[in-house]
Amino acid sequence: MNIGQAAEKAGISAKSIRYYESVGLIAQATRRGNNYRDYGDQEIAELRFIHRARSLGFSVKEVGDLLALWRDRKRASQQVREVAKRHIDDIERKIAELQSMRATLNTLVAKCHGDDRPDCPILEDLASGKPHCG
Amino acid sequence: MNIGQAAEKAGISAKSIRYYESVGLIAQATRRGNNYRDYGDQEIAELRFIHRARSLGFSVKEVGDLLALWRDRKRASQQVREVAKRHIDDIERKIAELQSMRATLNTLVAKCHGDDRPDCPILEDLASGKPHCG
DNA sequence: TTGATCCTTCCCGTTCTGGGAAGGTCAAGG
DNA sequence: CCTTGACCTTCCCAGAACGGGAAGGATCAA
Repeated sequence: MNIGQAAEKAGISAKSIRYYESVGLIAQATRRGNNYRDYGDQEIAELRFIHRARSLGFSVKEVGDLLALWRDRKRASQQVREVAKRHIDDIERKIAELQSMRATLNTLVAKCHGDDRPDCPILEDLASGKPHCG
Repeated sequence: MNIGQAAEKAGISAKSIRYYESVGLIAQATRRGNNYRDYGDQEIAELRFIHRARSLGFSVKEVGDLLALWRDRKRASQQVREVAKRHIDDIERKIAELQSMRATLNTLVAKCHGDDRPDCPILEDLASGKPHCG
């Protein structure tokens, strides 16, 4: 199967597949006589795995770890769980940061009358140079 | 005032100040005889503004827009408010996406017993190739 | 044959810095 | 006066994860 078909089946772009190959996330694809990459069911399954893991926010590096665990029939599920839990922690930190920004911004937007006059509490706040989080 | 002092006062690195200058976010700093950049109160105020805006998640481009409005004594506060509201929308989209990821991951982690046995619902889910959001 | 649609490699651009090299400056101390 | 250390300058590389697009080869349908 050509890379284009594989990409469509896996839900990622051909560019990304080549990228994943180049950084060693997946093995070098076998080539056919015309030098085209060739993908079979196993490769498609890996690409789908990657697609799903990426869509859950795992970095390419983390996906590599998960793939290694997936390939290892003797892994301990604890290891997988740890990777996932660390990722959840990352996500929660990001959420908290974004929520904090949102709260501040909502407050500022609420204070700004938003008409054609120039005075603006939002700009005043920014100009005050308050540190946001430290 | 040297760039190092300015950086400390504004809460950003000297590297970043040079970068902001290079991309036109701030004007080229005046130079002293030794070719060192020189910063005064006005420049410090701008740098602080930038620091604060960046810490609220505005992109460098958006900070440029906000700086332009700040410098324009005849701006309409409505414009500032629009920039801020668009940014809040961005943030909310990101929060929603992260929350969705977190929910899925929490479900999976809860299903995984996390011991030394190899069977793992997390890997099974990833391998199933479910699309996450479309 | 021709055109359209694949595929290949290659390099550049994105965003926002951080790291570090090579070299100029300056202030203090021996 | 000389050295040492802490500044400053420019410049280039790195990262994360691709997308765009060029130049050229392969395949396929009419």
